[in-house]
Amino acid sequence: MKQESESKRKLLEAAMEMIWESSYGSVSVDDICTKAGVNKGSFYYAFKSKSDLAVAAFERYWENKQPRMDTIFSPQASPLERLDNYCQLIIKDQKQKYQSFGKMLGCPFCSVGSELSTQDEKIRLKAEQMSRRVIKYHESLVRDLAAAGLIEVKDPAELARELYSYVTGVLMQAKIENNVKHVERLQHGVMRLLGIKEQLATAAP
Amino acid sequence: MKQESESKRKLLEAAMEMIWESSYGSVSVDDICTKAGVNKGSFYYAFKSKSDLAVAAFERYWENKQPRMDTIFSPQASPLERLDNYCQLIIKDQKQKYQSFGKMLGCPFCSVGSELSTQDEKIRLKAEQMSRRVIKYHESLVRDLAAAGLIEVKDPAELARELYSYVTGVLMQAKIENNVKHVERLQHGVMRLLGIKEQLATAAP
DNA sequence: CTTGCGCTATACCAACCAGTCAACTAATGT
DNA sequence: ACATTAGTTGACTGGTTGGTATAGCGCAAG
Repeated sequence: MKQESESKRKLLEAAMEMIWESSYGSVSVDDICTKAGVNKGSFYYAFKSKSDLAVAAFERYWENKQPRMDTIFSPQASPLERLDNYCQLIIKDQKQKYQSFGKMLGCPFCSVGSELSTQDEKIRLKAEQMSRRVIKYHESLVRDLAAAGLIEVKDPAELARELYSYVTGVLMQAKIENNVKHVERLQHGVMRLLGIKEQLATAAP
Repeated sequence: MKQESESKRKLLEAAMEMIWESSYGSVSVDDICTKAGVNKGSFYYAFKSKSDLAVAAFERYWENKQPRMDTIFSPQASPLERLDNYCQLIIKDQKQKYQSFGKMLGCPFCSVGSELSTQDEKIRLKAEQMSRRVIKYHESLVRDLAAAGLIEVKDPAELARELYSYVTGVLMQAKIENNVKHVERLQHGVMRLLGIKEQLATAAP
């Protein structure tokens, strides 16, 4: 169980941040190395290619994010609470990025996936995997909402995917219009899509 | 009223196609020139910069697309017909691109907007303008659906935007998962988001 | 001491990048 | 016949790209 080298860690972190803030295409390997304070030789010792690094950075980001997602989607909370906390998490994260970078960054997986899906199959697959992971949370949430009689649904998997499409669509529009307000209204549309009356939601235990 | 030069036209067409198929970052000015059969000098005679060309190509694309949109969203058709035709148009266009390019391309404005919104303000603004244009159609549709008593809505502008977020989100996911099926199911989610019972929809005149 | 190994440092590459330029052609106006 | 203008050409620039080659470092085991 060898532990990961310091440079690898710094490269992953720098790459994630820079690619998220700009785009894959506009960030060079040299940029990443400089930011990480690592030499190019070390870069290509740690990663086969730029696109390999991107994939690894995505995986790393997910590893850090998963615990928070597990907490939010824990069956310990009522489905409405989960839904609310989920929306709040997205809003909080986006606002925080907006403050640090002075602009809306949206969802990193979607931005890069959207940029490179037709260009780089490994990156496309990684972005697809990320979608699937998040959709799993949505799916169990949708089932629990249905079980609680809060929504009507024939195909929970499809509704989960629809929910995901909506959420990522909102994030993308917020990025394109560079406006936090659009994420702030996230919950309204989520409720409408699921078919939950707002009153019920706010009156949740 | 001087007519536009042939090279300019060819450049706009080539640029739109290549950037849509790949991405802004992965298509070079030389690539576009080669494809358009135009020399580099002529490129920079016609356009100030690569990013200027992209903006112009978007505008050109819209000019070609608008008449079809006007037809589909014409008040001559019932709101449900409009909605249905709109979904069908998206599905048809995406399938056609899928056939020609062998992969899902999604929405060009969103892909490029998502790629470059944090990098190039002119492109961001153009992508934003495109969103607004489409949302206008959604807005009048939503109002007419409400007027016909088919949906309940407090803020039509917001619902129109939610609809747009959903549609673009679906297109993005279809691109990332490289799967036409996800666009084919577009209408189902649209109906759910609007709150229209499917039976009513299929039974529309 | 020395061998071996994980990692780093630096120099280097050919290809490519966006953008420039002065010379050129062709058509039009006088 | 000449001047003006609009558009074209392709070589050129200076910098950047992703990726490589290789020598060297520090350190731990033999």
